[in-house]
Amino acid sequence: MTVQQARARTRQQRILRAAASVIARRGYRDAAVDEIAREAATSKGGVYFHFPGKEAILLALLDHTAALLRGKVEAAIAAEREPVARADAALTVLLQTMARHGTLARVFAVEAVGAGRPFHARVTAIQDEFAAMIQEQLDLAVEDGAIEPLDTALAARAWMGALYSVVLRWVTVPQRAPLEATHASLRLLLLRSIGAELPGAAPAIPVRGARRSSGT
Amino acid sequence: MTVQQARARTRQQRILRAAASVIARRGYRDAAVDEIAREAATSKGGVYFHFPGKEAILLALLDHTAALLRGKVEAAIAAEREPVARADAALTVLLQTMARHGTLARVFAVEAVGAGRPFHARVTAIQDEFAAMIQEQLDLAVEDGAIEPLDTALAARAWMGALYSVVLRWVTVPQRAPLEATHASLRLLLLRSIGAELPGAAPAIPVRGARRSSGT
Amino acid sequence: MTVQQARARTRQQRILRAAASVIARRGYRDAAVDEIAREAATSKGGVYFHFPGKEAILLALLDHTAALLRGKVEAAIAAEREPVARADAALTVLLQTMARHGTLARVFAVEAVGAGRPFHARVTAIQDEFAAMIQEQLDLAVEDGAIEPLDTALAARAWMGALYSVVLRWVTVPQRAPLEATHASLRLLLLRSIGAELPGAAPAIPVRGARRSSGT
Amino acid sequence: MTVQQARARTRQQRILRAAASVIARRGYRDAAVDEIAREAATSKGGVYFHFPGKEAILLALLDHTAALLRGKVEAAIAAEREPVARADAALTVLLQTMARHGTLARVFAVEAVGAGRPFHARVTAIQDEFAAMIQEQLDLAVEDGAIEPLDTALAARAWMGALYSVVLRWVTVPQRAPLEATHASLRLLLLRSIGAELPGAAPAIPVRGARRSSGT
DNA sequence: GATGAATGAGACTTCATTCAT
DNA sequence: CATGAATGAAGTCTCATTCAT
Repeated sequence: MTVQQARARTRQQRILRAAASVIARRGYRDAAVDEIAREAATSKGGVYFHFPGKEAILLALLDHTAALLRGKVEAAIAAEREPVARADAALTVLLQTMARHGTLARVFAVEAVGAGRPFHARVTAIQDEFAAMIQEQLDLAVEDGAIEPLDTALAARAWMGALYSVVLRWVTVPQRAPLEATHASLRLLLLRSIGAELPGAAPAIPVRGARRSSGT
Repeated sequence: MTVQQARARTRQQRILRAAASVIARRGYRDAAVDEIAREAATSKGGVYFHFPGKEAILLALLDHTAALLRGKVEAAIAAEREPVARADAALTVLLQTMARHGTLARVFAVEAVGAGRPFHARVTAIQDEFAAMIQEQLDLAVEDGAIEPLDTALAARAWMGALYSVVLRWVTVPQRAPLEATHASLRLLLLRSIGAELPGAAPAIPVRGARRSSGT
Repeated sequence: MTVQQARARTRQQRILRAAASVIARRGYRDAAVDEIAREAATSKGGVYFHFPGKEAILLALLDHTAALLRGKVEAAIAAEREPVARADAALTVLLQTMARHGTLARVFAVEAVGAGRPFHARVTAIQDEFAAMIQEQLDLAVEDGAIEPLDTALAARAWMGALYSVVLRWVTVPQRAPLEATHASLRLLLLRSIGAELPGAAPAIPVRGARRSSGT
Repeated sequence: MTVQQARARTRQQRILRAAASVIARRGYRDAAVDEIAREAATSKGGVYFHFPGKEAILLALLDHTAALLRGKVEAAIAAEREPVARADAALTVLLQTMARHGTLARVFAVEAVGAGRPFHARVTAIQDEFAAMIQEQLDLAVEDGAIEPLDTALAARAWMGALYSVVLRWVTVPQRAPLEATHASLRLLLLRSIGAELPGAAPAIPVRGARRSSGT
């Protein structure tokens, strides 16, 4: 039984991977179940054995991806001590992971968003989840006095929005500069936006109006 | 002839408005041309007389909307003198217009993005256009010494992303707090992000020589 | 009034010519009334003023063309005295006229035939008409003793069929040998088929089994 | 698997038969896939599972029919020894088979010809194939000295044309005289046209050494 | 008389889903 | 468990025809 379950798990993974690939390429509506099945090296019936329908595939893909990403973000947060550094770390992980998995990022930020209510709602919920993780750190930072009080919910959402737009561009256009440069500039921008300095590396350019350093 | 042309213009507008409504409600793929026609009080054939296909309708809607918005943003920019105030004004207009026309904002930022390559490309191009307008002001601000040098292209894009995510949320969920509060917080956030000070309460008043630091 | 009638006649001719061109190019079903109107330098409404519908246009074209061709054939027959020579002359005129007006030949033998019952019926009727003209001469030739008795109705039909297939090929494929050579061979073939010799020119090859010469 | 394949084969045959029936009745353009499906006792989707499109159905029908007919003609030719008798046998088989399968003959000679370029081209190619088979025999007959030299390509084509026109009429009008009489007359006509003598009554008996000249 | 916007029936095609083998 | 033939709803688009201007 365990062997069978493992096999089933494997099959599901294969279908999910295939779905991500096909959906990124064709969009959700034009992603035929047939094509997903083919790319997963199974048949239409096989897909329907593992998932109740096409909708469930994308939803599962979304949840699966989100869970993986959440784990990474949580680990990154746990690795830091200071709230601002933690928020910063979360940001970095999100950026790098999305950049590394362009296909998934595309599915998340482009295809699922426009695929219909249920998908949009799920994406929104997942974004909220990550925004909440960031907001939590920002709240702590305010509590600690590391940054001035501000609308942390809005800030978290704005960060996510900025991150999305930057990553999407990086993922969408053929290939531009290395992500590193972009990352550095974006960090500077976002940390400044909440009145914090760059933790670590380059606080060379003083952030006007920022008074306290949230050093690592 | 002029009468006929006027009628045709009117009909096109009606179709475009209907399309926006139906697409916002159902999404692009599920927006049946039949339903658009019904909502535009015409027939399927009527729609196809005015537009070569369904795709062209959304594209036209995108362009039409973008043109209107561009006009507003240009006017808002022209009404200010200082680059930072101009960027701020552009932001304000974008925010308020999108909030006011939630349907169009939804079509733009949600439905069109996931409707397929051509639409995504068009949306991207239009966003770039607005980002360029903002970047131009930021570049001038740097030149003037109003703000420190920074990656203005990235900043403009990040601003757009932050704006989008905030407005989209405001538009998507039933209706929450007045937009004013959100707007104020967002301005603060974004201006800070480029190291600028918050211009006086009313953006109509030039920021020139603004002294107020939000420091401790 | 006469001026108006003449004008109307001209318009109709123009439409008929345009219809022939478009139908030959696209086939009857794919020949849009719009395109016929455009090619006739008028509008859709204009076409419908002169013809009750699309069907009537092709029918009129068929009749118009047949009437012209009939005139030519009758003249050619009248120019000869001997029945066999007359049949031969009719054949020659049909062949040359069809070859000269490839577009009309195509409409007649290809597009109209497959355009639906009413058209096929009309084409059949017209073919019968020409076959009857030929048969009449063959009957006379039999009466005169110029050729042996035979199934003249069948012979006339077979001649038409042979003629059609040869001309159609000549019209359909880009461009082959001059029609003259083909014509000579076909005459030989068809006259031999009824046991007659080539009237005139080249009776060089004796037609085995022919008893009487139907010399001019 | 073999069961499934057999079923699929059967279904395809059923669809092809239904298509022939509907197309003969309505013409290619007016033959709705819906109606073909209904007559084949399947669904629209079923038809599209077996054929990529409506066009492919007619093309397949054409090829299928041509292959069957080719087999018959080849067999008939192989059953004779003398070239002229072989050509005659080919003719006989074509005539009788077309007469027996009026529906297919109609589809071939009427509906497909006017259904558009691709169909017309295919029909032409198939006709050429049969004409070539006949021409080959005529060439051999010339070589053997059985008939005088002549334009065998033209003769073969003319034969096909004559045959077509006769059979089509026989098929199109409700039903007239028995085909036998027509067949006999046509044979006489066509054999005479190439200067050959009518082989003995039964085409089964080889013409070898036929001496009877109906000449002077 | 002419124009062309508008209508609406109808065609082809796609594809998620089901189920017998 | 897997396969793939079959279903049928739904969608886009075309075009002959009408009629107000």
